[in-house]
Amino acid sequence: MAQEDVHHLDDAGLALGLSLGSGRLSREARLLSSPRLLEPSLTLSMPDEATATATASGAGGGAAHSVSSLSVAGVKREHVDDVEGERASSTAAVAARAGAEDDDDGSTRKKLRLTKEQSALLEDRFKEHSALNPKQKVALAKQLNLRPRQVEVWFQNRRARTKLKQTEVDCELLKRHCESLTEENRRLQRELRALMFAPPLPQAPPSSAAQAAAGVPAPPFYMQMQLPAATLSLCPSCERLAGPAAAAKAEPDRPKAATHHFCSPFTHSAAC
DNA sequence: GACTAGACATCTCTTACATCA
DNA sequence: CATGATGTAAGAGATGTCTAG
Repeated sequence: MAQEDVHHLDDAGLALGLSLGSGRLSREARLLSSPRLLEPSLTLSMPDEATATATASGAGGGAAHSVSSLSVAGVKREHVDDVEGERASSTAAVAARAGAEDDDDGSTRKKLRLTKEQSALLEDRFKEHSALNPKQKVALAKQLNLRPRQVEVWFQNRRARTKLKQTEVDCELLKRHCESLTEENRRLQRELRALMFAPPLPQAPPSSAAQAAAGVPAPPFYMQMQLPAATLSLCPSCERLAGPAAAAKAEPDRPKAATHHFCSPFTHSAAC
């Protein structure tokens, strides 16, 4: 089915959806319980609307108009909506659209602003459920004197905003986690260096077997390795281990912070 | 039962417009 | 008043799911 057709049939489809079988409803049930649909965390701030509380003038005709739009073929959805809007939308919406109708070409689309009351009710419903089934959508649209498509779009955009907000929160949490891991990494490296550069014990350490027999724990893995500890130095910039080879390569007049090191076998990275 | 096309809902990206600093 | 930033309604395409054939 072409996208254009979907648009033409959309509102009508919503109305027709009321008579569809259980398949559609079960789908809605799944959507409502979907973990992807996040709980609302945003508060919409609508600008003051100099207007126009919704009136009942258009109420009652919404569904019928939606169905009637089925017969409008080859017309852009926007135009269909304009026709419907004359009767089915709030006075504010009608006023907004009336502006669009003034310039006949229809190439410019006027921005519709929902009233405070409409936004508030939509927000309330969103807090209850972040998705609506067709029945609820039509009912809410009727209640708000809006087209079902408008309610649908509002929920769509609202979900997108919620998701965006949640993504930002997640991103911030990850950032903090990353910072704490970096700090932990630095701390462990400092500990490691302290152990590696510690002065040798006055006596030769006992054998592992003797240690075990005496109840002394074996030295950590890294202390048993044959490391060229004496050749390592600390990169002043990133606090990583660096060697004389790297230091020799660096220009003598270059600030140390900019001459980065080769890294120890533990770090495996040349990047700071 | 597997497959396919159509219908539909939703998501994502984008655009256009309104509002405000 | 002009302008850029921001918020948001809506358009368009992509995608997933369900159903009927």
